[in-house]
Amino acid sequence: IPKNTLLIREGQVCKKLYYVKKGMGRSYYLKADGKEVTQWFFGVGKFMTSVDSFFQQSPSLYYLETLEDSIIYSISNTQMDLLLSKYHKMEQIARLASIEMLTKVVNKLNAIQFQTARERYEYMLAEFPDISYRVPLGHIASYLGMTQETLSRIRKN
Amino acid sequence: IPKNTLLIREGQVCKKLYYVKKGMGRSYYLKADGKEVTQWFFGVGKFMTSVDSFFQQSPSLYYLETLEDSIIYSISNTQMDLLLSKYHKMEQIARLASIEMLTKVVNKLNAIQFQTARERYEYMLAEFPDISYRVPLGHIASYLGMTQETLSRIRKN
DNA sequence: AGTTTTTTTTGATATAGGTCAAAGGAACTC
DNA sequence: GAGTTCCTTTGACCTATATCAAAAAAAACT
Repeated sequence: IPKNTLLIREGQVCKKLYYVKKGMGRSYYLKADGKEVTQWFFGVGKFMTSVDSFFQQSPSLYYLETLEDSIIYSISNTQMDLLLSKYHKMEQIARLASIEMLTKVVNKLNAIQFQTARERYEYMLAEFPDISYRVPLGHIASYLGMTQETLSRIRKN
Repeated sequence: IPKNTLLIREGQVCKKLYYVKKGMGRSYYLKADGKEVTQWFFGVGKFMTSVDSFFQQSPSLYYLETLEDSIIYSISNTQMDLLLSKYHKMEQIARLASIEMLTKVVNKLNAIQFQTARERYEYMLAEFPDISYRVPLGHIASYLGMTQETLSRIRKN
């Protein structure tokens, strides 16, 4: 899938769980004023989907796109339900993957909630060292809850 | 379990998953300057644990405490592993519960990341209507990533 | 290689919310 | 029911980061 391809738009029901074999993706949403807010980055070896939409089959709040030319595997929610109900072991893997994701989101929440802009950037470098220099600065800034001007000033030092 | 009882301290490995039958709990951590930051509230019918610690059996970053006299059920991680490996259906329930929690944390993250203090308080009222008036204001303020003075001023209006 | 588009940097100014300090209230304790 | 202790409110002032605007740099096309 080429760079900058939308996999899901806001409002669509996300039918697939994606796996990033190569490349990179991100999820984002639009604020009321139209600005994009990056919600998450998905690097090599990660599962990527619109969590709210895929698991509840409800309209997605997020967009999902590739940020680089990528190789993406996918499975539909019905295929996955079949797989998980057929194999207990797969159900377990899915549970563990969910918990791993949960742990990461909790970590990010803590970083965002009570740290300065500079500390949040350091968290980013630690959590996504590979991503930090591959995507536009504005995407990272919104992911970290700051403006790109602020991030640019932080990077200068 | 009486009010204000610590179930887990920072540094301990959390051996149990708790279920709140009655009452309420919260998880929190201490910032470098010693201030408490509420990480999550657990109301009636919710599972409560130190996510990072319980699922990875690593030292907990968080404290877990009751905020009211409560009835709490618990299961040890070894018992739970047995249960989940014995019954596929239980494994599935655990997966779905994890995803539900993941969805909620993602929602909170979005609320915290790009909303004003007032909007965050409104999110709190929507997500935890029952809790908002039962716990000290300082706990809610830190949960929402603001000071208690700010929350007090917001509430006045 | 030159033109357009996108991204990043820089500067000036504004503001939401933090910090500090102190005064009121509520809620336990003996 | 007076004395602690804890919790909430209020006021004055300050700072980190946002906003706005424009220049500079880099990347993407033709």
